Amino acid sequence: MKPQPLFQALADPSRRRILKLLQPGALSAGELSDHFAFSLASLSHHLSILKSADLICAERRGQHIIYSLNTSVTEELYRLIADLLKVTSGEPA
Amino acid sequence: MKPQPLFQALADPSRRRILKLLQPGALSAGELSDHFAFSLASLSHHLSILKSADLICAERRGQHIIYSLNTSVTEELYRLIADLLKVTSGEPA
DNA sequence: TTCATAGTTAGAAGTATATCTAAATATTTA
DNA sequence: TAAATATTTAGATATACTTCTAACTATGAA
Repeated sequence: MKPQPLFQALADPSRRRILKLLQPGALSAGELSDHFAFSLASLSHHLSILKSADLICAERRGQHIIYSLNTSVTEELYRLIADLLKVTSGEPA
Repeated sequence: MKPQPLFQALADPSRRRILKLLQPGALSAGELSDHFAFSLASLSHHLSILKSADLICAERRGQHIIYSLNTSVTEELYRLIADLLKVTSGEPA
């Protein structure tokens, strides 16, 4: 997992809101779009950023593409944050 | 703790590197500056962003201002991430 | 095959961010 | 007080990001 795309992806409030919306279950781009004022094209752009950061998965189901949280990345994200903010106090790594 | 300034602050690789550099202990702006190619003014700008996000503390000591990690924010950050990425699966909050 | 629906991609415009140099502020020393 | 050191602030520039509209691709139905 690369830190930069991950932190970058989380830096936008709309993208964090997308993650929240996906918590109860997978949704299509169209369903997600109902919750935002911007265009479907902009949403699609946000989704591609979240996908590149491995925060979500995409799966085509007929005409729709449904998006779901990639929860496996959560653990790794915890570790990243811990590594970033822990105090080493001179102990060896 | 406001999520937006926090995630925004973490989105820049130089700022994350500053956090790493402060892990073994507090450093002055000048000492931090030795580790970066950009100017001291730019470093100062990054420090002010980290400070606004409550990720670091500043304390004047004579001519120097020394910066240290604000580790108390770590716990809150964990919770934020957990809240963001957990799967609710229809359970009540 | 043609039409309709769902979503992505391309290119442009406006805003925000990172960086620079130069000037300003604060503290210590002479 | 004046000079030196440490850091911040101001204003400018270049790059990156978010968003838009329009055009394109893919799937399903007529």
